[in-house]
Amino acid sequence: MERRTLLTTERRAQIVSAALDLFEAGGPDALTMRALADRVGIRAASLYRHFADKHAVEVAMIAAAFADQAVAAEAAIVGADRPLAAMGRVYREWAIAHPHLYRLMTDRPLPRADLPEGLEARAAAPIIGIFGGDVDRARAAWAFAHGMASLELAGRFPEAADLDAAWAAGSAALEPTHVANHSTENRA
Amino acid sequence: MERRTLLTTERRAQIVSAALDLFEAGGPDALTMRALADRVGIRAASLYRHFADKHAVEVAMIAAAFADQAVAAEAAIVGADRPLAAMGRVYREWAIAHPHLYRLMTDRPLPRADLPEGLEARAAAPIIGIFGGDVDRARAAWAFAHGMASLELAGRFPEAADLDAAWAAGSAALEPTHVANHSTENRA
DNA sequence: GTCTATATTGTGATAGAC
DNA sequence: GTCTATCACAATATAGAC
Repeated sequence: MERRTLLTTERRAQIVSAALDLFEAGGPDALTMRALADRVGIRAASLYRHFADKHAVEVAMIAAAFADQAVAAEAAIVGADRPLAAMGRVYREWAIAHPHLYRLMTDRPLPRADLPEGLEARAAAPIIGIFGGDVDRARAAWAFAHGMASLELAGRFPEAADLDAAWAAGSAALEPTHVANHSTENRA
Repeated sequence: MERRTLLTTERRAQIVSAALDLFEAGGPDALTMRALADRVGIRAASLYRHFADKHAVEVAMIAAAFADQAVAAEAAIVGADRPLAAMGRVYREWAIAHPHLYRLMTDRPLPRADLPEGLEARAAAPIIGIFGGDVDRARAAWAFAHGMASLELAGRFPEAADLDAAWAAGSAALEPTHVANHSTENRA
């Protein structure tokens, strides 16, 4: 809490913020140590006084992204009629708003040891809550949402695909406390 | 069909085969034009007589991978009691057996213009068939399978996660002609 | 169709002065 | 904590001889 630490902390936050901007705007290739330093207004070598290496910057970005995503998820479920569908909408919107960050968070193992304690659990809590603690069903629902989001971000669906309809079909089938008989409930 | 064309075709096949080996063994970083040439026994520059650039090699790899995957999928569904669960098992197995190729196929837009006519449709046919032509439900099921497979390949699930159970839960909920009432059918 | 030689470009990271 | 200078490395791709 002495003065030097405070200043260092502010610089770190400034660097992480600049890194997020660069990464969101231009993807992984746009986040180079030189470009990052430029945006902060210092030289690349100086970044290494604040972060051990590039990976440490990415870890800080991931932590910030999780916190942001958790806030969105928590807001989504309160009072929703079909909580899974509501979560799905928010999950998809977040992914589309942060395509590169979303990939960074899902595309490799989480650096759990370097992330704030409890962060992953907080982000997972809303979906697990929807399924009353049944983690297997929660995981299946997460996989569905991740599959939809990541294939959309990758531009992997055919252009003609009706993604709203696919989200609706999957959400209806997976929704808890909801008897999914699709012969009668097709696209209600 | 003259002699020169035949020889060229054989060399191309040999290069693609070597590229698949390198890629599967070591991932994207292992597939460099130098390493590829080494494995074929020629110089890197000579590869450019057979392929316009590295991307063209990747397209050929993707085409081969789709054909292989389609064969596996077609075999999976014949006479299966729960066709979606059967498809899921084969899908997961294929992905685990070809982790880097699987990513290459799902991770970016398909180079549809450069792929053999009808290849994508053939690979998609089994899952669409399971849903009697309902492409929205088929897409939801694909997204679930892709989500499970890609998160597993990425090492993204917690170590304690029971992936068999998550696959079973998702498959049961999404399975067609199957009234998925999970209060009575939890993990049958 | 293969070769040698090389252009071109970019990266993350470190040493050591101030 | 920031700077200048630089290391060490690796990649795709092309020119032109044979």
